[in-house]
Amino acid sequence: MITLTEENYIKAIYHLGSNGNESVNTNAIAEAMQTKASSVTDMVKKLSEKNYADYKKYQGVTLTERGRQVAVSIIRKHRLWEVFLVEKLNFSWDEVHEVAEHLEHIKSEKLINQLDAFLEFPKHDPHGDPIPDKEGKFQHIEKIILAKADVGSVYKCVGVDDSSSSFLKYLDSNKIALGTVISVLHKEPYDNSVKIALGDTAIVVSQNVAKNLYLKKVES
Amino acid sequence: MITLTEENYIKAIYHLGSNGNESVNTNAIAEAMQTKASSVTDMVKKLSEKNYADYKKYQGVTLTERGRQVAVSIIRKHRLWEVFLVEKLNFSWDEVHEVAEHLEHIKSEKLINQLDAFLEFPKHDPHGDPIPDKEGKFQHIEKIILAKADVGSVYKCVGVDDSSSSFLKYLDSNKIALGTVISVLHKEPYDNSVKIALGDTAIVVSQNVAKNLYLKKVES
DNA sequence: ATTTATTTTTAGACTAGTCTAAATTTTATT
DNA sequence: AATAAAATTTAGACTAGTCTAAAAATAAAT
Ligand SMILES: [Mn+2]
Ligand SMILES: [Mn+2]
Ligand SMILES: [Mn+2]
Ligand SMILES: [Mn+2]
Repeated sequence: MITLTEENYIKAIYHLGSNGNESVNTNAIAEAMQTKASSVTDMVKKLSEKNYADYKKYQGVTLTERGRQVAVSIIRKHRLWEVFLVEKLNFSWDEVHEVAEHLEHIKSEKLINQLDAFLEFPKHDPHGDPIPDKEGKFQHIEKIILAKADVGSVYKCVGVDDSSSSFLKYLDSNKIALGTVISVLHKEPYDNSVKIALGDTAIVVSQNVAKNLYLKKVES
Repeated sequence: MITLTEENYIKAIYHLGSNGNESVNTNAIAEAMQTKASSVTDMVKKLSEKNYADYKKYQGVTLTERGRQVAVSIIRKHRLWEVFLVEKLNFSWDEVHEVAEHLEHIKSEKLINQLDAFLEFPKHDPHGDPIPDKEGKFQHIEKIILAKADVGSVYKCVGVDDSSSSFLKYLDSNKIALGTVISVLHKEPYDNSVKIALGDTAIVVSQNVAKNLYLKKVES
């Protein structure tokens, strides 16, 4: 049996190692999980014994294929529940993460596949992140950050890199949501802020914002 | 903070003590929770320290008002999730209990109240058990067991006392569901079996079945 | 190439929850 | 009332997960 704690560690390792490819440091995991490095060492030893991860002392940890499958399954559940909360229970996109953090651990194949069907097989969660299908396949979307968008071009907002509540609320207050059309008017070299047009109003956003907003070019 | 394990013990004590009124034995809890009596003793001590229960050595345990509130809240969540699984995710009534056993521990006021609204404030779960409202108030229904029904009268099936998968599947295979109309044709004194009519077919059910099926008299 | 700083691991302790086996209390039976 | 049986509690041990403090290994700086 896999425990809830093991699942959370595996998910953290997956995310920290850019989707399970790179090796991850003890300290990075400790930071992400809000625990101490010594606790992480104990846990990665256990994950290694259970064949969810490969670990050699002082060398960091990587997920095995088995571990990667667990991670993807949890991410699938997390994102489907987020869609459910927004679409069916009227949660806003800044409220869903915490609850999904718990719902993702409910173990029932039938539950998650029926939920998927009930939601009509969504491809992305409320933050634009892709939802893997039953087989663990992601449908990737081409996207760039606003900071790298071309001045003069028109884009559609398709996701966020930072899904913290404060950032999402900032976007809400500036009428930026998934699907919002954005024209890039000007990039200020001094502070890397970006002037964008939303419908008929223009606003300036900081570099911080520009680095955390994903866009996709709109065909014209 | 209350733990998942504490919640499960509190719920068990509530159910065993006929909805939190009577004192409950250590052994009864151990049996219900599939643990050993010694584990129960440890836990009731802790529940008592945390003011969820009153406990005196060798005297059994009762819930405090605080403990009763916890129990009712978990039962509300359990039953609402059961309705969700049946109504929205096409689970059958014999499949929901196990999953609800886990979902009932998700802690989010907003989640459960929005779920309640989404389901249009159901008053009963798929087994006919009442769902307490936000304030913990139950809407009781008048019901009797088939074993005590009057020969010659017409009833509607409104619930089950045993919601084990095997009993529910038995009812399915005999076309008995919540809402099914049942006429009591004959009670056999020898083995306490009961002959009933369902539409145009008549069947005989054992005493076991007759004791676990709740009915409500149909006005004529 | 040493020394210093940082990262990581170990050692030992703690809590929650569980178990077995023994001791104690209560209840039932003679 | 004494004894036997059943229920309950205690004592001590174990696992999962965590922590602090100290030791060891790696990386950085002189
Ligand atoms: Mn989680
Ligand atoms: Mn998300
Ligand atoms: Mn439960
Ligand atoms: Mn039920």
